[in-house]
Amino acid sequence: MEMTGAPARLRGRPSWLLNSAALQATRLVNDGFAAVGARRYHYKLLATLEEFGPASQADLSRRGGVDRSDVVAAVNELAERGFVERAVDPADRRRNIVTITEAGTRHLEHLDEVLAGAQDALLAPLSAAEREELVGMLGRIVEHHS
Amino acid sequence: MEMTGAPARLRGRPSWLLNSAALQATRLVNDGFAAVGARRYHYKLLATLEEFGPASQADLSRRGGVDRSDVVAAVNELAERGFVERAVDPADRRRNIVTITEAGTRHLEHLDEVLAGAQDALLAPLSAAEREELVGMLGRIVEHHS
DNA sequence: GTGGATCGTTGGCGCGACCAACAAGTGGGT
DNA sequence: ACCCACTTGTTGGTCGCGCCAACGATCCAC
Repeated sequence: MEMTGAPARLRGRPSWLLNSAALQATRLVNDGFAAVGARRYHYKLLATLEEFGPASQADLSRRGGVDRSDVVAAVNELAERGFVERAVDPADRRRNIVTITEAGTRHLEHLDEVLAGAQDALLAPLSAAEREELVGMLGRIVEHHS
Repeated sequence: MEMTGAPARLRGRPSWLLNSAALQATRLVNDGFAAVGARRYHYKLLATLEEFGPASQADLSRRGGVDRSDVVAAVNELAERGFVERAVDPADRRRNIVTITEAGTRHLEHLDEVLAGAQDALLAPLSAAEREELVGMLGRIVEHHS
């Protein structure tokens, strides 16, 4: 039952395991999102808006670690579907204040369910205690490099 | 340049942590590889060749989980720099038997050192015992989805 | 032989993570 | 009041990685 034909040099490397697991996670999440016409950037932006309230695109960029140019595209797509609204900031006419709509909030909740399902599928072979441990260790790694 | 406070919805999600950690790993590895003009596919192919001996491109594709078309490009690049040799299989003229050269072996060893350094930098905040645990859990996840 | 499979190769796709440049707008210093 | 430095949104790229479709050439079973 061993499909792990990968070279031994790779099989034990944390960076390779991390990439493989992340690729699997990405596949699960993307499949779920694609079924409702969404992608990861959409979730990131909607989640940021829902948590911190209306923000300019530059703020969204900084907060979410997304490039300004990529925010433009994602906001375009979200606005096109009515999940978000763009309005020029009267106090600073360079800025677009982006606001999540009710439909956007509902969409976000839907994406949350999809995402939760993906986590379960991803971590299936791990116990609840192990999942916590994994999250803790990954969190420390991520925080350390920031 | 950094997300000083990603949304809580994301911060705790295994899939997001996995992607963030993997991105960091990728950055570390790529930076090291780029310094010697290599990329990840190169290492994968060279490691496979060194461990299992000469193989056709289709074999390399299957063994390394790399698409046939991507093997073509990587073998081109490796052959151009003398790390690998292509020869038509006389027993089956469809096949190219790819062989690692001595220069290729040396290159691989160099890449191994680079890679080892990247692992250390990546896992800096984790103890030796924790690293083993992490590798174990990730391994189970990867194996489960294969 | 003929048909079906396999091999290398070309060319393409989409996503995510970037970067450079620009016009419009803002604010501080003088 | 003016200029300069900076920010913001936007356009238009680059690169790597993971894929997929199709083609001519070759091989193998029948």
